[in-house]
Formats: sequence, structure tokens, C-alpha cells
Amino acid sequence: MTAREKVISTALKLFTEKGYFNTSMRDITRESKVSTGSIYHYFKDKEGVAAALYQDMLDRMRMELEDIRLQHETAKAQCRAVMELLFSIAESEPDVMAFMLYVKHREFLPNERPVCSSEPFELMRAMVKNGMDQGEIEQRDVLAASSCLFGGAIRIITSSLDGILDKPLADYLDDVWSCSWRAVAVTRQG
Amino acid sequence: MTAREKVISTALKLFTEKGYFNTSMRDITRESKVSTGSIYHYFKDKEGVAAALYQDMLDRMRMELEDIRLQHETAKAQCRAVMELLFSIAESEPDVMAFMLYVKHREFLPNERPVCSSEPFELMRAMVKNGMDQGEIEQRDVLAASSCLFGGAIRIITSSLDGILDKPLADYLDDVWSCSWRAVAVTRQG
DNA sequence: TTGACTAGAACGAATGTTCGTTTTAATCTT
DNA sequence: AAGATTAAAACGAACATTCGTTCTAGTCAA
Repeated sequence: MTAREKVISTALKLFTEKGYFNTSMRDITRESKVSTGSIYHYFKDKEGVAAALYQDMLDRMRMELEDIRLQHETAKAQCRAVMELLFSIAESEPDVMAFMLYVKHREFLPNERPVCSSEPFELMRAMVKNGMDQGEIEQRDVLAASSCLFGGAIRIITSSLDGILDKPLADYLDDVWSCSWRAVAVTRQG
Repeated sequence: MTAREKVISTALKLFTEKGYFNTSMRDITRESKVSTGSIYHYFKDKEGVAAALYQDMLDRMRMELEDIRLQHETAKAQCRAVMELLFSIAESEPDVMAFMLYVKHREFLPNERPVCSSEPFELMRAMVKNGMDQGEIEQRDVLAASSCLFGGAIRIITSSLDGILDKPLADYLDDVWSCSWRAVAVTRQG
């Protein structure tokens, strides 16, 4: 594990655990066992650490979403796979999900766009748009439909991160998916 | 306007504008025109200001939600009114909505429960539960149903706070409501 | 020997808070 | 009514601490 990786992974841990501002550079050097000098050799400043972490995360999500698009034909299958992905990351790497959904980046990355206008979220909206064009999803404002389709999942994932769920997160997947899909799917018996 | 109120309202403004940690006590004294000494006379410390602000907000929401419960008969009407309330606060008092949904309280109010397990959110879940008992809402896990019913609205409100909407927020209400209600309502045609 | 990397002490700026004092307003005494 | 007394509220300079960052010195690999 390179020094850079050590820094990034402890930053992820500490930022989600205590928050960006409650984490000092001293905390990072202590936990990562990388000295101040080294950290400032690899990163411009504290913000640079956060920016690198954020970028890694967006890249990783973009890749996973593109995989999903290639591997599934219908919009329904794509969106279901996206929801499964979100649930599985939230369960196996809660820090990653917390940093993505929960941490308020704008407070310390003032130059970044808000998460929900980032590339991964745009990709999800593109899937929804495609579903409308194919007649799987009812025609309406894409942002409204996307919000309804994924809003429920995001809420329950947030609840999971807050530790207020009394069952494992995975147990909610089918319920949330069936609700959410019903919210936006075309009504066949119309 | 009392000194206390002046402090609370500028804290709301600055905390949502720049974030809690990017707001110094000096910023608050400057903007509120209340001296450092006075602030520490009314509040224990910086965290105390945030805690008071947060509590005011929860109280206000609890009152509004109880009004809604009294003024509407069916769960459907109640939930619709709640969604209207959320939209209207988000539009007329975006700071309030931002502080409620967007600000990461746990980073500076470590003793508070997360928002979504706070009293207002519990009241919303109680409405959903009631709707299930009355046969308006399909039987399933209450948390899952509540997340799906309000998750879409919360997402689009967040988008609105991020400034990425190209129409006024209110224009999304009917779309989001019909999606969201369809997600959880009982299907009449069995 | 040179250049990339590591180390951690030292620095200066900024922060949250304290504290001694002054001002204001209310209450009591005569 | 007028002065004396008290308590609450306001003030802001000063303080100790913490933070992000820089700097100098040293190590290692090629």
C-alpha cells in the first residue's frame, strides 16, 4: 500500500467517522503513519486530500454504472441493478457510501459541483430518460422521475448509515424496489 | 427582536450559507450586531447556539405536522399536506429547509439523534402506519414505505437547494406527489 | 551525487472562550 | 418623587489553544 493510498483510506475513515473539520492533519498522520512532510509531498493541502478522495469515488461509481449499462438491456433491469449496487456498497463499504451521500462536500470542496449534479447521478438520470424513450417509464420530467425512483433507496440507505434500521439493509431491497418502480413505471392497464 | 433571536437567525443564515465550521463566532457577532459577551450570556458555547437553533426547528415542525394531522381525515390527505408543507418551506424559507435536511448536524451536535429519527420524522411515519391500518396504504415495513413516499420529495428539494432545478420547485409538486403516492397506495384493481 | 521521499519541530494565523468592566433597567427606601 | 441599590444584559480586548502549513534536516535509491 503506497503512502498516497494510506492517506486516502485513513482520510475516508476519519472524514466519515468524525467529519472533515473534526479531523486534523495530525489525526491523519497519526492514523495513517505517514508523516506530515510526506502528506504535503503528495497533496497540495488538506483540501487536496479530500478532493483526491472525492475524485476516486466519482471515478469508481462512473465505472460501475457504465458496467451496469452494458450488462443490462432494459431500463428496468439497469435501474434495478443500480439500486442493488447502492445497497451493496452501503452494506459492505459504509464509509464509501457515507462519503458519497452523507458528507457535505461543498463545505470543504467549494469548487466541486453538488453530488447530485455529478457524473454518476447524471448517468442514472440518463438511464431513466432512456426508459421513457423506450416506453418503460411514464413520460414526465426526468429529474422528478429520477428523484422518485431512487429517492426511497437513498433515504433508507441514509437511515442505515444512521444506524436506525432494525433489520439488515438488504432486507429492504425488494420492498423499496417494488415501491419505487411502481412509482415511475408505465401503467399497463391504463 | 431580542438579542437571542438575532443570534439564532444569523446563525441559521450563516450556518446554511457557509457551514457551521466555516462560520466563526466573530462572523456571528459581526452579522448579528450582538457582542461576543452577550452571545455567551445567552448560550453556553457555539454548539449551544446550534443546539438552540436545531431545537427551535424541530419544535416548529412538530407543531405544523400536528396541525396537519388534525385538519385532514385520511392518510392520503395528511401525507399530501405534509409534502406541500415541505415544498412550501423549501421555497419560502430555504435556509430552514437546508438546515433541516442538508446540514450535517451530527458533526457539531454529537448528542442529537439523527434528523430522520427525530420527532417530526416519527410523526410522518405514524401517518403512514395509520394509512396502512386504514387500508389506504399497502401493508409493508413502515420505514420502507415512508422512505419511498417522502424520499422523492426530499431528493427534489435537495436538488432545489443545490440550485440545479430549471423550473420553480413548486412545478414539481404534482408530479412527485402522484409518483410517490402511487408507490405506496393499495392497488384497487388487485 | 543527485533527486525523490520522509521526518517532525517550529511558525503564524485564526479560533472559541473568558473575564473585568460598563451600561441599562428595574426595584426598593425614604 | 428622587436617590440608592441591585441584577441583568452588553461589551470587546485579551488569552490559551489548535490548526494547517512550512521548513530544515536527514534518508534512501539509482
